[in-house]
Amino acid sequence: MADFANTPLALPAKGMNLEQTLFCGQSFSWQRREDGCFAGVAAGHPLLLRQQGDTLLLTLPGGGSFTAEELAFWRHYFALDADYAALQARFSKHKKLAACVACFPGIRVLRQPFFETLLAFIISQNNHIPRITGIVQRLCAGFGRQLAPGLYDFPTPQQLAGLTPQALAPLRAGFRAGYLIDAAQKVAQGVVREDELRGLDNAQAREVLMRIKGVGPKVADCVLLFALEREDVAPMDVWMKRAMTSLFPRGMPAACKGKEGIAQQYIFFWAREHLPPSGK
DNA sequence: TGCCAGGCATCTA
DNA sequence: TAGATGCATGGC
Repeated sequence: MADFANTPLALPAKGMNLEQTLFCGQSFSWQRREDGCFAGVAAGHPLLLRQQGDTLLLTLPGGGSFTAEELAFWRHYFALDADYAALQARFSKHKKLAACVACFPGIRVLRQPFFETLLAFIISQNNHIPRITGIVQRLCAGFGRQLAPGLYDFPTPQQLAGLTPQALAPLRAGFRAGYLIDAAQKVAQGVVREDELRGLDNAQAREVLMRIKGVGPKVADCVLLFALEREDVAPMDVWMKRAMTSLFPRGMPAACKGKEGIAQQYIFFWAREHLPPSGK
């Protein structure tokens, strides 16, 4: 609360629901604090965040003013430039997508840093959100720089590349520890490069990502979607099958309760790429 | 106490 | 090449 003694920077939320967006399972870097604010770090930028109606209140831990670069970073991270009203209007013309919008109208797809997203989704396999979050938080606290009290940067590929699975034992990531190290090594060595991935088509980028142990089609697609903002990541039927399996296990919109995360994200991306733009 | 989880690697037929 | 199985851990 003391941090909010500084005058926060107010940004229009444009319909975003922070609670839904930060904890739906697309990011594992945010904490809910007792005073009602959210604290997190992305790409080395620590932030305290609060929602008041349709306004986001941003504060730097420890005070100070946002630089233009930081402000641009967070606008991009929260996709505040995206026209979700138009997107949702398009979704609402599709029966099942309309149900998704009705269930979770405030979820936005964050644009997250590449390495953080890669490791988070490696951790996510055969796992669930509370535990994924715990592993990510322990990874940052154990191997990342402290940026503010209780807030740690995500460790760099170089920091993790030289470690052993035994060194990662405190994370309690299980069999995924070796996958994390392999990913860190391949990124640190340039076997997998973000700038190269951005220049490849989806099939090629997926193939490069799947050179990493523990990265299969699902994890690769998630990295392409959430970190690289790629279009048309997977065939329509694949995404819809994944989404519907998660969101509509019995074919009923009511079943979406508690399944906000991945299903909503899949559907948003599927719809964005496969529904015709409004007016067409 | 046992099942299951937002997959993937490995083994086997 | 497809299907079956094991994997670590913690929530429910």
